[in-house]
Amino acid sequence: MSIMNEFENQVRAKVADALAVMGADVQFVTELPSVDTADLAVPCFTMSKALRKSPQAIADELAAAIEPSGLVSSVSSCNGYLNFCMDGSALVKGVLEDIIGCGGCFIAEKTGQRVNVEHTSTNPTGPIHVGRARNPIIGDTLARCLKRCGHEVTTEYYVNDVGKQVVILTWGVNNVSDEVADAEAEEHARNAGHEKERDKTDHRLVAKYRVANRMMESDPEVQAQIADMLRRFEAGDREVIDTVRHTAEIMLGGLKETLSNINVELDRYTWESDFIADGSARDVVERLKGSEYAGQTDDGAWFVDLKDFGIQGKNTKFTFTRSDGTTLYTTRDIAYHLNKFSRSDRVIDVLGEDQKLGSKQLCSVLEILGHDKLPEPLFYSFVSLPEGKMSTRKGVVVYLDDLIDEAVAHAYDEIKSRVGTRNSDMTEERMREIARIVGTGSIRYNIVRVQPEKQLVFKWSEALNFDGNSGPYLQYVHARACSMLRKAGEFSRDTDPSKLTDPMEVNLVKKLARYGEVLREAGDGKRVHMLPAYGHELAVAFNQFYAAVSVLDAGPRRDARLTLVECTRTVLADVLDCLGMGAPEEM
RNA sequence: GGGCUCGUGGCUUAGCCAGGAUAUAGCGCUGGCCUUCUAAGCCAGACGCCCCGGGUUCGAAUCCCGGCGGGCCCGCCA
Repeated sequence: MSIMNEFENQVRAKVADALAVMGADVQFVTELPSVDTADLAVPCFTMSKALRKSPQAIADELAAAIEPSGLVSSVSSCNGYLNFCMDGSALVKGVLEDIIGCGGCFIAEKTGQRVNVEHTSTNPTGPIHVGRARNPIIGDTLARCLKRCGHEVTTEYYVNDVGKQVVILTWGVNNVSDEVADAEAEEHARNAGHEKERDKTDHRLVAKYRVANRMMESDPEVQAQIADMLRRFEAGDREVIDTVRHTAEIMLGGLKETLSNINVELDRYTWESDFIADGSARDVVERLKGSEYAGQTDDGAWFVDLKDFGIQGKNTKFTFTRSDGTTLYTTRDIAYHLNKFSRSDRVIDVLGEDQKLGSKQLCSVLEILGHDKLPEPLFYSFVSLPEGKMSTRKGVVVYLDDLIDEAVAHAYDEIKSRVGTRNSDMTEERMREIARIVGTGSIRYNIVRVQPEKQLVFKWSEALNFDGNSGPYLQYVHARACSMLRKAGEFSRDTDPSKLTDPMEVNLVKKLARYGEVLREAGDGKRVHMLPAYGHELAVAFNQFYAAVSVLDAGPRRDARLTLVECTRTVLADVLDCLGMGAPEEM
């Protein structure tokens, strides 16, 4: 919001002038005060030494020397801080007109920067479970924030259709009978406490994958067949490669369905096998062989030594070919990153914390290849269960599909329990529709709310909490505002600040004023968890306003208050959209 | 063993990167508020050696060093 920048500029100019008059050549910073008696503060502690005066004395002197004018309505000093208040009228009018002016579109001026956000990229060997659910949610939210920062954003999923795991899956899909798979699925469902396994592509396929894994362990013949497939795959056998890719595509179809249910759609899918097929992984090998850091083991495997790149211990040797000369996952990943950089200015990888070393090694290799631009990794810790780490194999797992179902069912119960009391008579279809919006929204909010690097233990009671700092709390405020605007009918917008003087109104406007800054921090700063925190603050401010003043029967203030409600709704709708959550008009 | 990371009321969490004013919020707990715009709400209250020990600084939850505890990583796997 430009009005806030203007205010800050005026404060800086006033402080700089006053310091010049005092003959003091010192630097100063402005900060948002932690007290609510000021809108902007200049701490005077750092100037203390140079000016040989106490911080409080400096603040006093500056406060006396500065005359309020323009957007600055008052200057004071307290505890070594120079405090500035912003003219409430200008603030209210400026913020509301900014919001009305942008028409609900908060996209900043185009930067022309192409930003690639790779996220999710889970191996297409089984359904997405909650342990990895942070990835699509963080990635998608980040992409939405970056778009609002004015960048050209592409989201991308790297599909690992190469290697032993997908080959085993493929063998299973082609050799395990439906009957055997059904029995396996049934038992698995029973162990997980469900009546039956859901009829969804990825869940059906993973049953065959589990059976194939077991058969491979116990049956040497199966093991030999899979080893043979893998050999043919490595040798570039078109038929095997195509079959594996086809299987991965089918599995991916199921994963896309899950992602779509939490409102995640990716712009692009890039297949790992393409980097073998187009020779670019091979090019990487040839270029690295020529590097001064390259070497070969006795068996003939190639590596680069990264000990000069801040990588310590026994991890310094980064292998990029097997002894038979074939490429490794990491080799292909290098080719993939070169590919991404050829079509983007900035590359962001949303990765699990287990990728930290790999990501660092990747960056070092890109440096060796003469690349100055490096990918920006965004790491998150895995979600675990109270009983420990999630493991599909051990059945210690909560699938994202199950969480979605539970959340939607819980939301439906909540809605149904209100029919006839809080909300008007909703049709069954409408209740289902809103339950989906609220349930899936609560999942996204709940996951993106905490810092990615913090480890998270999944608890149903928290995942299904719809009160307080939750997604539904924000959506509820949106629905409330919509309901008021609906009841108000036609009204003419009024941004006259003399009609919006209640402390709750001014407080709400101040929250609205911060949205632009929050988007920059969440997007360019890659700190997506700022967004739900801001949304919650905004929603609280609205609820307090709602409880303190009446809107629809506010007489001469009615239109101004309705305008404030409308502006809050507009910003909140955008916050919700940025979080990938729906903004229900009733609930 | 080495590297990386997290540690804030009973539980969850913001603030830490860019050190400063009474440490943010939610759940839970205690009490109050629906004849009025959606009570998924609002108000009030109780609950904190900011893991421990040093250091830097006028000032440390925040920076540095050393512990302790949890997580992750250390494949010619992907």
